[in-house]
Amino acid sequence: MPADQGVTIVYTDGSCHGNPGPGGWAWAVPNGPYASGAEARTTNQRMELTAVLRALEALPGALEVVSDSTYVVRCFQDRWWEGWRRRGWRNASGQPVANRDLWEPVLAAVIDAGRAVRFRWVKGHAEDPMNALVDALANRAASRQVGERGQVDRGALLAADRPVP
Amino acid sequence: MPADQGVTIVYTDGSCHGNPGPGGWAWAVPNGPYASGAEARTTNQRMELTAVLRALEALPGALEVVSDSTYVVRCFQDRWWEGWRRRGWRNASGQPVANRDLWEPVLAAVIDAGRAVRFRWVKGHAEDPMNALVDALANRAASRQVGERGQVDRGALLAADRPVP
RNA sequence: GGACACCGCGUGCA
DNA sequence: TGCACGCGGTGTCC
Repeated sequence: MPADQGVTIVYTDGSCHGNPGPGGWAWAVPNGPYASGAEARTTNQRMELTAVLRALEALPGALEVVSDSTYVVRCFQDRWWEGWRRRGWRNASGQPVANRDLWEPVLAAVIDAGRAVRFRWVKGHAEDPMNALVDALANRAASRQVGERGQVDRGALLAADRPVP
Repeated sequence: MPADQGVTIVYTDGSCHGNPGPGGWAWAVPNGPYASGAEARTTNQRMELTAVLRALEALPGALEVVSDSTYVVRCFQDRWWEGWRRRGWRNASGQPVANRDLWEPVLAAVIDAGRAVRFRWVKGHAEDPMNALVDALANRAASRQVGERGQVDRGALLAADRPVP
C-alpha cells in the first residue's frame, strides 16, 4: 500500500492580465471538483497564492498541491517561511514580505495546523493536462471577472473549454 | 521645403514558410529599384532583418525604412539596442540577443555610422500597396528560393504579380 | 547574480 | 484553432 493513500491531488494556478491588473485563480482535483474566482486588480503572485488558499479551505484531509509557481512551492520546499517568521516578516533583503495577508492564513492552514500538505512544482505550459486545465480556468475567470464551480470531466479534460472571446 | 528633402523611402519585408523553414526577403523603393533574395532554412525574424540590412547596403543617403515588423522598428524607436549593448548582448530576460549576427551590421550601418535612417511601422496585410508589393516579392523569393532585381512599375504596382501557388 | 511565473506587442506560418 | 519567432515589462523570492 502506497504512502500516498488518501492524499488528494489538487492543481492550482493564477493569472493576471497586465500584472498588476484584473486577475483570476483556479484549483481543480483530477476527476473531482474545481473552483475559480476573480479579482479586479491584483498581481500574478497573489492569484497563485489565492488559488492555494482557496484549495486549502475547500478540500479536507491530506493534500498534494501542484503549482507551476516557484514562489508558492519553494516557500515550503525551501522553508522560506521559517526565515520570514524568524525575522519578523522580513525577507532576506530586509524588506517586508509581500502578500503577508495571504501567506499568514496559508501558513496557518498548513504549518500551524500540522496538516499533511505537500507541494509539487510542474513546469507551466508543458504537457501536464491538469496544469493546462487550471490555467484555462484561471484565465477565463480573469477575463470574465467571475468565478465558477463544478466537476472536472473524467474524459477529455477541456473539450468544452475555449479561450474567452 | 520639407525636412524630408532627399530621404529615400524603402519598404522591407520578410517571409518564411514554416518558421523555421525556407524564407525570402525583399526591399523596394516606390518608383525605384527593388531586390529580393532567399535562404533555405531561416526564421521570419531573420528575413525581416535581412531585408533591412540589404536595403541599407544597397541604397545611399538618408533613408526611411518602412516595415510591418515591430521586431525591427521598435529596436530603434524604443532603443532596444542601447540595452543590448549595455547588458553585453543580453535581452531583458537575460538570454542572449537573437540574430546578433544580423543586428550588429545593421546597428553599425545605422547607429555607428551616424547615418540618417528613420524607421516607420505599418500594419501588415493592410491597405498599403508598397507593403503588399514587398510582401509578394519576399513570398515569391521564399517559394522559388531565388532572388530578383528590377524596377518598380510606376503604374499598377503589382499587376503581373500574384501569390505563388 | 539566479529562478519561476504573469502579462503586453507585432510578425511569420500550419 | 494553434504553433514559432522575438522583444519589453512586472511580480517575488533566494
